[in-house]
Amino acid sequence: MSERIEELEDRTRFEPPEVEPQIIERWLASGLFHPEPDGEASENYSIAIPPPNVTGSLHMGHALNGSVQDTLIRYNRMRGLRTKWIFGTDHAGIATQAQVEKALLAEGINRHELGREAFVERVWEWRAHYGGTIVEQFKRLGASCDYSEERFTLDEGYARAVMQVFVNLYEKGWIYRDRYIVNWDPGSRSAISDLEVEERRETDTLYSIRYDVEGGGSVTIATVRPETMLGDTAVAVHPDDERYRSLVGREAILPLVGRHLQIIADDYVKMDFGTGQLKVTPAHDPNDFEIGTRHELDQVSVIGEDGRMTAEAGERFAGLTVMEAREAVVAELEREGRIVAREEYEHEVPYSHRSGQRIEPLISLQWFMNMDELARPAVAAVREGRVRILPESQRRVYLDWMENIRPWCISRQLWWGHRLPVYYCETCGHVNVALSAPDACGECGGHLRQEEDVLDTWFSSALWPFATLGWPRDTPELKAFYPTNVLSTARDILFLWVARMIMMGIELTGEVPFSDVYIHSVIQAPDGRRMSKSLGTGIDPLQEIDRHGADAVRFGLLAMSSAQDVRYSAEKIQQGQALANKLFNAVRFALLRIDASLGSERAQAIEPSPSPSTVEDRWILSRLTRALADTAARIEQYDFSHAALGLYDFVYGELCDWYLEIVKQRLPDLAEAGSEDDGRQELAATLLYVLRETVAMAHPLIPFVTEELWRYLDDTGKLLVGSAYPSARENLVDPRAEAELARTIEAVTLVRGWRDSVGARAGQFVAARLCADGYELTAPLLGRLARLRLLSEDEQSQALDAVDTSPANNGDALLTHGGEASAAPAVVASIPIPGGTVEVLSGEGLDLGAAERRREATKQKLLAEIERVQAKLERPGFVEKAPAAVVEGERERLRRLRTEMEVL
RNA sequence: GGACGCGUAGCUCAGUGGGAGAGCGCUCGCUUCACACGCGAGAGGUCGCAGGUUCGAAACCCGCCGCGUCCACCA
Repeated sequence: MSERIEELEDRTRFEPPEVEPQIIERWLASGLFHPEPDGEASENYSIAIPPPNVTGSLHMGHALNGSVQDTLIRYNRMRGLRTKWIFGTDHAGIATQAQVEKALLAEGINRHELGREAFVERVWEWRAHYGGTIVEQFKRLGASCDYSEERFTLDEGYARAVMQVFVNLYEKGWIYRDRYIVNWDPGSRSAISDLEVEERRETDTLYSIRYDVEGGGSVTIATVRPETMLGDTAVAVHPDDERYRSLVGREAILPLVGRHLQIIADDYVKMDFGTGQLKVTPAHDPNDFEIGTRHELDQVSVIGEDGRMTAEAGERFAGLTVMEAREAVVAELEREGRIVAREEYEHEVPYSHRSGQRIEPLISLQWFMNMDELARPAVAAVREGRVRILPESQRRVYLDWMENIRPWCISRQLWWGHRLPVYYCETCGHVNVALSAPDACGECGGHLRQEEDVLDTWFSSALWPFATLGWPRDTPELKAFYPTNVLSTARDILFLWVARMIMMGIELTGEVPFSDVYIHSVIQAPDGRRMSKSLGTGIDPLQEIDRHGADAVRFGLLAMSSAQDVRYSAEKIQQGQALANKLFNAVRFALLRIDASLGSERAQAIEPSPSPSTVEDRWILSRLTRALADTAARIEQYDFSHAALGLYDFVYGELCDWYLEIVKQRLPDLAEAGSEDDGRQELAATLLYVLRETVAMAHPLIPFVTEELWRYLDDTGKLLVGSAYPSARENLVDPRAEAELARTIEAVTLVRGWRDSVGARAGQFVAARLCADGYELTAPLLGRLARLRLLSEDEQSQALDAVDTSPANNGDALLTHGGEASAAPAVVASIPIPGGTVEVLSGEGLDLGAAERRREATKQKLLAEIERVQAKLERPGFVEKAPAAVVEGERERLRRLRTEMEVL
């Protein structure tokens, strides 16, 4: 026995921790993850990874998306395409800055003491220290990214691309600066975009407050935020509201402040809500801001960027937090008797997705990007199918959002990020926008000061598929790998990222950045809640890899994923682990046997016959061929759960449970029978062929165990990751062999069931006679697998002659007491199988009474079934209207059921 | 308020017009010479409810109930 195969003797289990690190090393050393840029993108295959946060760590979302992408990448690489998985990390402005700030705070330093330059320096150090973590974690998953060209959204080249885009779009007039009401996040002390705001349902108190009207009378307004009244600059009613027509044009007096407020008419006001009178606070409510713009109202900012009341709120309130101010304002209004009512009120409250703090809408000078012109071609691309969004339902979501797109606030009051290439002249105030810092103002030659703000992280992410390949330079990488083939992600960043990549890709490169968008499940905690660190519901994929192996985690995640959100299923991971171990043992078993019998090297040299002499060999080749076709089709259709589960079914349900069980009997015999060399070679050749194809087919899904097995299955020393993906050979499909084995499998199962019910011991061979058609080729298999000692042909024909086949005896119960046929053994039981029966000839040690009870149950089931099929066939219209094939099928079924019934 | 999705075995989920399935769990039996992370056999389901279309509905249509997600400027 060869030494290499001998190693397998003691490895009765697949142990991921022992092999995964070495395999990763071999893959990385092979250079196969890095394709030389060559050819056109249309003939190559590429995916740009959603760049993980540079200081982040691998979570379930990464693990699933990594498994999805790696499956596609490995599949296409094995198909022989030049394949690149573009890899890198995102600087993740707010998230990273917050992390570093927190660490500094622990040292007792805040960033302002440090200053901008030193702070940014610290973030780079932080990145150098923690930036490698997630990269190593992707490797552990087996992700075959091109690590040799890792990109970072703040790298020099990348930054040039970002600046270029800003300047281009500024010159087009789409990027502009404006004082506008924004979502202010007091947590990160920055404006954030609409998409980074999440609404939470909360119950607050809705206060009704009476404002006096100049010259007599009053209005009553309702608010959940009494503190903002300090910034009121008008009261509004609906223009059609008869009740208040006379109020319009008069003035109300703002309590506590004394400011005179115009009473205006505006369509926005709902007549049927509350009193139909609305306080207008342009500086702290997006709707009121719009009203204010329409009516040219003053904007009084009473809440500052620090989340505290400003001086404009008045001496009594300045410096208080918003919540403190609310209490104080209510108390004062109460004292003045102006609170008319308070009631519980449930509504949506905006929170920052980033910091978790309540959003404070306020007016701020920010940079915006008008999206109208960018959106139009991006809508068309999806409408026309140049970008496919899968599943289909997400297409509508995309289109709805894109068709109602609003300007994007792109400036952030942070230090970590791409600083805007905007230079204000300190002399004339002219705004200079340029790729690199000009020496002096273009207008007056005055001294320049660069904008403090940085760009929203997603601005740079939007350029990811092409900026990573060298854009705006015309590089071979860009030519070879852009546009990419598919973008895989979860739903949550469809607008935040995917939509913006499509817009920017079309605008800047003239091409869509990818042709498919695959939106995968969000994995929820087992209890259905969101997986999150703060809830404590997160499950660490690395721990799962440690416990079960990377293959198990990949398989499990793919198997549980679908078009909708799914709960994390530990069982599916377990199933993956079982599969890896099963496959490992199947190969181990076969190789040890083959090697012992004729040496695996020799066996490998044998070309498998496309039409082997045994029916089980023809059967497994046929089933394998179907599995190959199904698996490839499912991967190409992004149907990963069925690809994974289908693989499992083939390996367990066909390869191991049946084929190996059948041929395991043949292997030791062959080892001894030197004269039957042909049969031995043929079996070894088929077995090896099937195992090699199966292992190769499974590689994209479970790369580690398959790569490990390839060492033993392939003598060339070539890595499986760089080998060819097996293709389905149609000439191996053999429907007759499939039918024969299907029948035999059913028969074996039925006999086993019978054996179980009569308490036959596992190893006990029961004497029997096969009285059924369709087992000409498989009778010996049936005997071995069902542990029947079948009479030889001679004995059988003798016995058949001897059996009384008269109708009187046929319909009788199971016990056919011999007597009339003394030459043949008595039949003690009949087991119905497809095409006939197995006649049991010895009841020794069997509890035939138990079998009788079982038979009764089966009979009842059969009767019910027969009745149903009969009713169906007799139903008016069925025979006339149903397709002929269906009718015939039902008739055939009825015949079969009746035959079975007769046997019983 | 709008949109989308889901409700199938104890649990997690497949199944989209013609015999209710898988994994796990449960019961029974097996150290059957690859695997006890194994093997064999079983039990378990008014397919959320109510109508409709159809010869035929878990599947298609309508309504209701329950759950979830996304979008949205009613104080």
